[in-house]
Amino acid sequence: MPELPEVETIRMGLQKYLVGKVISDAEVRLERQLEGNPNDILGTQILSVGRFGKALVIDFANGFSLAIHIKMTGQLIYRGPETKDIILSPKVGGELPHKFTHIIFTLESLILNHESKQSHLYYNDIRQFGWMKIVRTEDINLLPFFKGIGPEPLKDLTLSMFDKILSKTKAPIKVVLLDQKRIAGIGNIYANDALFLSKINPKRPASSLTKEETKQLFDAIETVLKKGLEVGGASEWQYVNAEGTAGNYQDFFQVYGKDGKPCSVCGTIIQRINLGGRGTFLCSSCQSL
DNA sequence: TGCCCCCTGCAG
DNA sequence: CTGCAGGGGGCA
Repeated sequence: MPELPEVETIRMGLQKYLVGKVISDAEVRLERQLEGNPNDILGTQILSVGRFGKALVIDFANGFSLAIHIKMTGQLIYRGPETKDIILSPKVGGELPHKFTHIIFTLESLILNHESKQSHLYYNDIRQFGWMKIVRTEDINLLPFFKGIGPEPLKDLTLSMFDKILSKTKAPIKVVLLDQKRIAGIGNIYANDALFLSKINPKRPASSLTKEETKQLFDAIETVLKKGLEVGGASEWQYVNAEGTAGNYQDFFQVYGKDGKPCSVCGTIIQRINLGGRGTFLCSSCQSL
């Protein structure tokens, strides 16, 4: 599942390839996935690619923005003169476009007195949960996702803010970590592994964590997110970066998806339970209540 | 605060 | 062949 490290990896790729280019055409094959008028972002230069939690925002010179959330199975893959040698693995979809390609942007370079160099940005999404919305840049914060989005780790979330957030609720700590309105960017993979690293049971009421545990969890969150970024994200599912290449964080999973396997620390069999409707993995020995 | 729903692949 | 997983918005 794309979380902060995965979406940030995509953002860096898009920033590299898209800034300065102009979208000349938008082919929307699945109307449901794009809200707003594509004409609003055609023929205007791309200024920047930003990220807020797990969402991306592309700003255009004419004052419009394209907000994108790829949810679980979305992919944003750039194909152009700079990337022509990179071949997509069949595991992640193979030749583009294909039946799960729902939106295709055609881009032009703005290099004067050169032949126009065309490139494409493909949006693939097997489960179609993702979305794109075109709005005026000043209205981004009015979109439901951005309205009331919480602070994010590695950016503006401080230990004292984290402590305050946890103290306010008795909800299970893992449910709190996954709530984007409280803290932005953490998803199921990194939440499970951060709780394991800090030896905290996912069911613990958030407000019951001691100062020491809160600090350990805060540090563990930074550790797993940084590691995720370092190795290009986790490609357990459909995730690939903007070039269509998989990440390697799945090789570092501690408990996520490891149910039935021994804990790397103590050998106890990792359990899978359900918390807040989400699969939750833990070592009942290392993370006792 | 909690449940349902969007959709598809895949586990059972 | 059935039923479930899963991010997060919307509604009860």
